[in-house]
Amino acid sequence: TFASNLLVQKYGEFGSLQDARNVFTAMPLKNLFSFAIMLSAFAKNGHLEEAKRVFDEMPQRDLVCWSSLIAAYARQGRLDQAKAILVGMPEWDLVVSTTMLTAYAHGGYLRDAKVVIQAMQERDLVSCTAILYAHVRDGNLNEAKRVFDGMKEWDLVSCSVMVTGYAHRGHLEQTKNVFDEMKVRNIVAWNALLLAYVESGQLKEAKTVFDAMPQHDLLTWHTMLTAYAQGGYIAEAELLYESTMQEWDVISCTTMISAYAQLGHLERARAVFDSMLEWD
RNA sequence: CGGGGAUGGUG
Repeated sequence: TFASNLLVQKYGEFGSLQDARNVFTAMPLKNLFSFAIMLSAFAKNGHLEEAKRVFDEMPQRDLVCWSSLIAAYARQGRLDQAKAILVGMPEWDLVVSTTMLTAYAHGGYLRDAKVVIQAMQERDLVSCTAILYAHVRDGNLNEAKRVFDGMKEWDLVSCSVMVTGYAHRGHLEQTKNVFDEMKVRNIVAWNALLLAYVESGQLKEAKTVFDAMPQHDLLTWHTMLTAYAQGGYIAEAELLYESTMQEWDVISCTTMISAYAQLGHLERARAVFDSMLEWD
């Protein structure tokens, strides 16, 4: 049972749900974990009906199973259904609250988010980060910073939430302050710093950050591209496109197309579009 | 051995 559970989990992580299900149904003895892992596999891959069916078939359910199901609905923005499940639960814990909080904050239901925050008894790093995130979504950076400063510990995710919150609003000084205080920095933090410069119109400084970054990803290019397009720097945009286009996705190409279109280069916009048709 | 937190275009 132990080994089969692991196998189901691995298939689930890989997205091979059919294989996961086959192993699961063939298991002669299933324990709580077996059901929970199968449930989680469907839930994480967005198969809500299947997840619900496993849930309904379970002989016993603990908090983790309820939470897993709620997270599945919440992630897809099915907040009503997530909430319906929530109120049917025998008891709540910090993880369920955090799941709902994030879902509300992400969907812009800030009033509901605040109700959850006030109902939370205990807090840990993850739930504090979710609270922080809720304030950022609310556009209330002062409150976000208050929460951030009041935290007992910080990690990459909490710092990233704070730094991207500032960057999105073009608060360059605050972005730099948080960024500078980070002990380790990942691509999310670097992208935020880059964005802050772009948002405050400092293209030259932005390029310096771009060159100083340890890595670039789709978002990095997207941010630079947007900056170039806004400033009318078509040659620079084109250079960026040509050097990195092999790794671009639909969003980057769409941005490139509208950049060309905006600046009146319709044939080149068309060329980018045509290159996309050869993808599959 | 299972559940919760972060960055881009259009909608």
